[in-house]
Amino acid sequence: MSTDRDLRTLVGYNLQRAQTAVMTGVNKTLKPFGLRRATYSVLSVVVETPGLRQVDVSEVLAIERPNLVQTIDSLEKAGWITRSRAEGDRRAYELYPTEAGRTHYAKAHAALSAFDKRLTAALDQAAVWALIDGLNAVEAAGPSAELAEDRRDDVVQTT
Amino acid sequence: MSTDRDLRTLVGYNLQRAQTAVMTGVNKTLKPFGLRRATYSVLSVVVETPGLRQVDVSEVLAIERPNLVQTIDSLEKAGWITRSRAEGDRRAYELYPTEAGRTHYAKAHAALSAFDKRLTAALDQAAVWALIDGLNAVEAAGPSAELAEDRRDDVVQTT
DNA sequence: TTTATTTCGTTATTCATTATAACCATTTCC
DNA sequence: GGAAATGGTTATAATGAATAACGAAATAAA
Repeated sequence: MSTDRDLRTLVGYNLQRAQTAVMTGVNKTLKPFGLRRATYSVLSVVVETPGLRQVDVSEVLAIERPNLVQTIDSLEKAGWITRSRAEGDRRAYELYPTEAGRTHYAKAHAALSAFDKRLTAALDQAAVWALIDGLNAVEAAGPSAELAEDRRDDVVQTT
Repeated sequence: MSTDRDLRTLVGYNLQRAQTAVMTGVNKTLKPFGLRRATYSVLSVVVETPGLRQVDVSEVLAIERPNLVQTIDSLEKAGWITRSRAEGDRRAYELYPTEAGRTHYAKAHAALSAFDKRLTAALDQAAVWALIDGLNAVEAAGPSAELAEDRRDDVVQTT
């Protein structure tokens, strides 16, 4: 009987498996709206904070700036957001949602929230909070856990 | 002040963010061992269950069979596992760890477990269990949550 | 026993995501 | 005033994952 019992002891492995299972559903949910995970996220933060800049989006969503270009291009082309040159800084654009963008986002958000709720249907509210808190803690710990690893690299390599 | 507050209400978004943050560390941890996430996982299940077949690995790890080929190739080439033709079925191989493979796996496992522990250093044991249980519940719910979505597609499209 | 279907592993290919280098125009810092 | 940093972009590469199709072999059905 083959198992992945050893792997299941790792938070990272469970995370990877859950992420893979969920992203399929996320993309299926967003597809009828002409959206994908990244475009939905960008639309969401622009609707939430009209006027923010690409560098702000990059920071908030942890997406590299070059990778935002086409994502924002497609939202602009669809008529859901606009790029306006920033006052006081001709390098930057301010991103605003259009009315159509707000409406579209509201619909997509409803569908995605419903899907998200079905993901956690088997959990009570306390368990959902524990899951989210745990995810946030792990996300926050990621970089510093790596840092320790960099020091371990030296040990491994000299061993 | 730009935020992703709306997105943070979604388990899926928190999952994605945590996964991205963690996988960087996982790959950095495994790199000195000449391993990546997929090769480590395959080595792990082969060490745990000597003799299993590629189709078994595919099922256990939820990796498509064509994508396993090069992963197993590299483990074999490194001398950590072997492919042996299965008795009674000349189509199939049985995968076995070598002694070097077992040793290498033990070392990589120790490093990855240490990294994983640092990920959850800020959580008590109950919170870690809640996180893992939540991840497993969400992973399990993924496919059926999609199914409901397929039915919703019809609704969305006729609306 | 023969034929049809399914299975196991593979090759080929495509697509999406993510990272990095380098560039230009502009702003900020010294 | 010159150097450094910034905001956005183009180009490119690597990785992970999905699918179609194939051949050999096993299993199922007639």
